[in-house]
Amino acid sequence: MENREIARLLAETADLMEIGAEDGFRIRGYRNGASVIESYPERIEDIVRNPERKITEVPGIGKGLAGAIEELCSRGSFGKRDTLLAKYPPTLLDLLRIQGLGPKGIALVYEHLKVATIDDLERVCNEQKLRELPRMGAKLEEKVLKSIAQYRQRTGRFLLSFAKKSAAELIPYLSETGGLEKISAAGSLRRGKETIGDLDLLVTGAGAAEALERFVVHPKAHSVLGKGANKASIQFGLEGLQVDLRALPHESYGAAMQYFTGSKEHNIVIRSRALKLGLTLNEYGLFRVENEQRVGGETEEEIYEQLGMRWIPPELRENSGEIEAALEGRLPKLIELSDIRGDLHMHTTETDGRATLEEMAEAARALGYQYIAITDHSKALAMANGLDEDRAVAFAKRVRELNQNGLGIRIFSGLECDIRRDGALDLAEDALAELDIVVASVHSHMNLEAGEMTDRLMRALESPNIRVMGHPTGRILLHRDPFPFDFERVASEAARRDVYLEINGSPERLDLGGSLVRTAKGLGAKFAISTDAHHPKSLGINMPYGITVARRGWLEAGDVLNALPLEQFARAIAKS
DNA sequence: GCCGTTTTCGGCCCGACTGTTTTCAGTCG
Repeated sequence: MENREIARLLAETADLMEIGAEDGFRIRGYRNGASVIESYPERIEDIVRNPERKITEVPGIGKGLAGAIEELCSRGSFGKRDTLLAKYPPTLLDLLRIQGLGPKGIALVYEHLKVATIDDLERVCNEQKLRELPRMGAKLEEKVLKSIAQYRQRTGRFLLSFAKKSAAELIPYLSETGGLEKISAAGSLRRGKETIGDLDLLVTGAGAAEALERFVVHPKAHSVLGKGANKASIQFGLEGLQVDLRALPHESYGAAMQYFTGSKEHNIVIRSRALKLGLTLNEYGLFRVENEQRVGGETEEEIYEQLGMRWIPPELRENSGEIEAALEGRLPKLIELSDIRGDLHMHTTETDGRATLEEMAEAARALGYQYIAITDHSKALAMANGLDEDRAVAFAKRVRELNQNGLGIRIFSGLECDIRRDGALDLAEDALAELDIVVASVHSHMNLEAGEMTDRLMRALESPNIRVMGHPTGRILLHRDPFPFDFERVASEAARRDVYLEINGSPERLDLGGSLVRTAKGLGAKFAISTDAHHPKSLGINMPYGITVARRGWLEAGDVLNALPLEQFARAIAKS
């Protein structure tokens, strides 16, 4: 059993315990264990199977969890989980995704109204039965119904990171088939969309037919939706991501990549462009209309070239001006991962991070960065043990001293400072002035009216110390919508005040998203691409996602603060 | 549940809002 799966089952058990109103600290033990295992560098099952090792070596795993984990590895479940699942249907866990109902509320509706599914919950709200329960009322019914509607919109979509992991699992597996020439992912994954509906894989070579056979018997092929000579579809994993695999002749690879990468809107315009030139484009190749003679299709480059334009990077293929730009030879030189010189948003054990300042710095140095900023939370985030003025200033002093020691990387003292409800920053400005760089973010009161939220962000921008606005829309993908505010007004003001807008590369956020990045760039804004890492591993994992978003927003290296070399970066963030 | 020990029990991040109360529980972050 993989770490991710062990972690998922422990966290799920914690959720069920919460519905069962068990002891909060015990629940936290399970949650903490799950989170440790999820990001543990070694495979936990390997430790379990090794008689010379004990999993209680793993911090956060004691006798209790060790027993549960051993049972999980040997039979796929454990006693505590079985007991809970006998008491509560697993569909109750879906209800936790609905805002307004917590574990207590779920236990209540389950016991009194036999509500076990989202459909049940919707029904009792519509029948106005929820309000008959203690501490529940009409407003709650309204809130729950709204949240159910949002939940339905999201189902069937997956995080980009999830699709990427699935592809990274399937591609090596399929590659073990002999005789394959090429195998790649197309579709919205290749375009880097923030959420993915299904995964498209393409394969060429003599072994392609065998790859299709192998595909449908993958151990995680939950069900086979179809299988023919050239195409098969499966539902992958318990989450049910639909994956299509298409086998293609060698000479069609480029045409198929172009066709299946999309977007549909991009392809419609590309194909009509082809028709104007007396050509027709389909997934097999580019042909002359008059005599069906093949003029291209082995590579994408030759197809775009035949149509009189430069190859268009997949991230831009949304029919939002990229085709005109390609025809006129003014496609941007998009930023690349190798342009990044530092990372400006990360946490340490000082607040809610999992590693020390030194460990984060070492991981960043190993990535080849010249500099990082450590940005732990401010005191308003009490749950994260946020820093008050004294701790923030003491921390800045410590960073100054550390930099004397020849670490091989420059560390800037920073803070992720909360923006309070009224728009004031969480720490006094004179304390903030001691720090090298302040990222200011909203973490609370996200349900203000748009006008009030706009005022709040505009006021935060007035701070003389804010340098970056962190995850500017507050969204959590597939979970929480962006809070409403006048984005253009805030982005323009940020541009005017030289405050950089963050592209948060954490896969659950990707905030700003691609289209807002492009809007903001049009308004003159500049950007910081950061990871919000709470673990050394996330530094390397999250940055490519941030880069993908930036590319979807048409950014070049010159638009990005942390693409600057150290000296220029230091000047850019210096107080004027 | 875990952890540390002042070792086998006590502590473990907590403040604010909301809708429902009529003094506060549940939710959220």
